[in-house]
Amino acid sequence: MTPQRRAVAEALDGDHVHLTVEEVHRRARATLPEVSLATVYNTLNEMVLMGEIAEVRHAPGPSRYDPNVGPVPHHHLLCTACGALFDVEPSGVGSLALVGDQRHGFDIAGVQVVFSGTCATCRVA
Amino acid sequence: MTPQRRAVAEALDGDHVHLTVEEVHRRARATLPEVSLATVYNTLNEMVLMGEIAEVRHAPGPSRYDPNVGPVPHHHLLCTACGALFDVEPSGVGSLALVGDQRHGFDIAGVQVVFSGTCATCRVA
DNA sequence: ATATTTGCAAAGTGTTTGCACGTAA
DNA sequence: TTACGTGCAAACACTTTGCAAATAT
Repeated sequence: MTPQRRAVAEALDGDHVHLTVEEVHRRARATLPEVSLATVYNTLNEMVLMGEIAEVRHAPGPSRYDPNVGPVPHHHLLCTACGALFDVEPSGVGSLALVGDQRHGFDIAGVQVVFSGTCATCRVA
Repeated sequence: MTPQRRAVAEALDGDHVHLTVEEVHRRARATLPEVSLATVYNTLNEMVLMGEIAEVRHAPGPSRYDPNVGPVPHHHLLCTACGALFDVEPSGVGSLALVGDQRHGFDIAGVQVVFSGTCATCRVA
């Protein structure tokens, strides 16, 4: 555990956070000014592999990183106008089991639901 | 309507197809050898804006294009090992309405479910 | 004739990597 | 000391764009 990794981990603190690499970099530099962008990329990739965070790629543009990876997976609500991303509690979504030939022979590990639409701010504008 | 656009549209023919730009380009060239990659990108972007096809970005790597955009939206099943993408009929998935504060003030236009796991081929390997 | 589309190449964005240096164990 | 992490810059992958020539209407 190096100071750089600690700074990256701290930058991802909080719930309902979906930061881009650049945003993580900026926050990490607030703690440790000389963290490089490459180290942020490397560290985020390792954290994804370790299952500590999730990489989110619903829209064009850079990946976002979501530290909310508890045993109860949540879903997302994406504004297609401004790219804003909100969390949706799984309780709001019905059962999602996949049965029979719909499984296509897969060993299913997870499911992600993405609602899309226009957020209140963009609807007014 | 130009020959180039016709070649791109033909390349996207078929159900359960999720082609990358390169794949569309290759297929389009089988019909019209001098279609440029830039024209394929331009045409695909226009078709997405017109709602004729959907852009699919579930995994790292290039976008995929899905011509199956009828009134009944379908969902996807992604192999995280090899990237293979299958269609899932919406009948296999329960109700997905989002109510109350879960809506975060959105005007919801659509919902996409992505199941992920390991396909039969990758599980054996 | 006019506006649009094409193709090329260059530029733009997002991400990874090679390598010399530095640091943790 | 020995392997691993860091930072830089260069390379890479994917996509968009400026512009002149060609084409559709």
